Amino acid sequence: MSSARYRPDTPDKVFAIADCNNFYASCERVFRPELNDKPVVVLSNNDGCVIARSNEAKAIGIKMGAPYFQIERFAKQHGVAVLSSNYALYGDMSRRVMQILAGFAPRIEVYSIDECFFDLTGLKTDLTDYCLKICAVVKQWTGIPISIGIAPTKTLAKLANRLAKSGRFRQCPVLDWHTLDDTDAVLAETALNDLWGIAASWQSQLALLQIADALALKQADPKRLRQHFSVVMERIVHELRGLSCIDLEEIPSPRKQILTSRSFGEKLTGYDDLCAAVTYFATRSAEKCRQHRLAAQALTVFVETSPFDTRQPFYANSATFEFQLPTHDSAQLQRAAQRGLARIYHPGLSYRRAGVLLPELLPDHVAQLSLLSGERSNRSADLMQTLDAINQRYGKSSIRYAREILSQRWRMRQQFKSPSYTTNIRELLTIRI
DNA sequence: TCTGGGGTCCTAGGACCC
DNA sequence: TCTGGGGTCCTAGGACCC
Repeated sequence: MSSARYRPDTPDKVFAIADCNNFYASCERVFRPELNDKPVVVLSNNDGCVIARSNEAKAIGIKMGAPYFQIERFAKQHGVAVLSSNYALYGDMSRRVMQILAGFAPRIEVYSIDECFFDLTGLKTDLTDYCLKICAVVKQWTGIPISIGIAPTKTLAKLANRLAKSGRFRQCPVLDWHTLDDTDAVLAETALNDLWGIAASWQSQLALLQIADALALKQADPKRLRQHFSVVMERIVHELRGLSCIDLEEIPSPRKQILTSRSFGEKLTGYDDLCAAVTYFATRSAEKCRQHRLAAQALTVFVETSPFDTRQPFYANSATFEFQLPTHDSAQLQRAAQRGLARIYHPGLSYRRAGVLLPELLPDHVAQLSLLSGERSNRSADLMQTLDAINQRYGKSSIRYAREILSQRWRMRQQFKSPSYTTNIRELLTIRI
């Protein structure tokens, strides 16, 4: 029984989660203070749809996930600042925030680019005051506003964080679940899909069981829900009751797969254009592999046309190669991707997206133990090390394979991208006096 | 014209083995 | 006439997260 992971007899735990407010929009504002108090949205890769909004943008009704072309006019009318996503900037700002949090709590789990769980169990101080101090320091040192939720389980901490942001109880970026007078009343007013782990499709299935809000879910029979759904739902019920089933994961488990894919800036029909794209994806995947000290046992390459295109039938296909020996050699992965593409490419179609997936990974030291790894593999390792060192020193893609640059037509649209202020010396912020 | 990218976990069902 | 049962492994698909 997998619910053995919760231990009701352990002393009460205290989880906190810090969440950066409107993270991508906030990062942009740090370097563009004139955007404070103005509506700001950040677009997905390829400037496709809205993936982050400032409070002002939310207030005028711009929805998460809205396709940009649908809101373009509206955004112009309302003076919305529109930005392409700038992951170099967000990743670096995230690292800074996490570093500060690590100074305040001995055990932290970086959960996503803008969220971090940490353990406050046993801390003998006022938890709200302590977390307010954390918020103040993060804001002062990075410019990023954060909110913190505190509770006996991760699920409740996520909810507390949400409530802190909503300002429903007090205008304060910190909310400690333990300080609420009537937590059941709060749960009764909480929609199911506001809970961590419950999305729309489960919400409607729960409704069929007469479970319509978070309190009803808390009071439902966990065993019965497990039969209807899975152990995941059973855990949520326990967590709502204050029994911690989901532990802090301080050490991230090794990656199980690596995916590099993109929608293209324009629809592609030519084989060479696609080949340049998948070659680049294979190279990037190989780099990620080496960065994580992993090696791939297989590679899948896939292409697809647009599901929104009414003029041609939707086509999606993939091809997979198994390697005799696990590898993270760029050239080898490229060859596999190119051979796979040749198998699934159909002339005459307009492709909108492609990608390379490494679905089975091994630690690279295991891979190196192979009896067959001899001189050839040493040369490959030396070459890759050299490539990585050059690109590290002189910037991404300073040195690349020729096939990658045969065509640039697949490159994403990034019409509104801000500079990489913190990660590229040539793009430092300039201040004129 | 224009709709993201990168992950994880769980389950069911089939293949296979003894 | 009557055709087992339990275990493991793998995969595809569906759900979730940010």
